[in-house]
Amino acid sequence: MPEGHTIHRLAADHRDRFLDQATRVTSPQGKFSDSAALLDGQRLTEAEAHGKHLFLGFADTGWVHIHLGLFGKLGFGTAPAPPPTDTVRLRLRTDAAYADLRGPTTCALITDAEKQAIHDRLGPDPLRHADDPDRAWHRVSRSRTTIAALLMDQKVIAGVGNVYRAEVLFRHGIDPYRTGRDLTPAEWTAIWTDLVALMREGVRLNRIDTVRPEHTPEAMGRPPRVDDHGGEVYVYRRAHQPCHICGGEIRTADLAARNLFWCPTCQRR
DNA sequence: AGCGGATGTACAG
DNA sequence: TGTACCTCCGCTT
Repeated sequence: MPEGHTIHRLAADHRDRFLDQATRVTSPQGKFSDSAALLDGQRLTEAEAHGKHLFLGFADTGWVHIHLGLFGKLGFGTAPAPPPTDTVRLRLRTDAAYADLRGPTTCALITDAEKQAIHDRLGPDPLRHADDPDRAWHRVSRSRTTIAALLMDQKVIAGVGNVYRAEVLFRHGIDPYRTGRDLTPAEWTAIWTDLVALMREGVRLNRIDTVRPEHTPEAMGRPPRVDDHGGEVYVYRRAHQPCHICGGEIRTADLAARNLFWCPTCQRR
């Protein structure tokens, strides 16, 4: 499920339901039981995201640090909460609502200092208003690594995943195999600015849509098509299908154990 | 029933 | 660079 937009949306969803509430905290599946016992009945005072990391602040006790990884999910519901299934790592619950966490890579109770250390090793996040794209450019512009790999490196830029990576490179006509130091400052600025807009829209709609109005199925008279993730895209998971713009075949390749998608005609070296 | 994948990361060597 | 981990879903038998 999760690229950065999902996690920022989840932070807001937690604030909506649990902020300033005394919250019941349990770990039906057991792996978080000790920490859940410490947190049970405490007040949620903050919910914050940086990239794909979610932090739930319980004023007196610490932060719950959650990373969904590839499979993790957070699901919300209204009270009464049903009996939890045995994969629920963490359940938050008030009289009105509940949230169930399953399959996360990380769910741990951490201190302020440990939280700060996580921020320190993450790059700027297009969804954090104060974050500075120049910090990312500093690394990108001196790197011989491909821009496709750099966009996925959370130390360089936080929150971009496989969908936004493929789509933002397509939208700017940038070949994924160009190196960081081969990009121009203008290209980087365009990528960052676009990610800010795309990811904000992602938070709002809770899905990734990247197709410009003039290229929508309605505008181009082609059959509607959304990806499994729910959004409309140019190249992601469209291997061997025709490019929406040039009609050429979308290519795919393995890059650092992830599937890369691009249009070799629209995205130039 | 059993498989292969999937919007991710960390660690070993 | 490869592998392990976490869960769910859709496809194949």
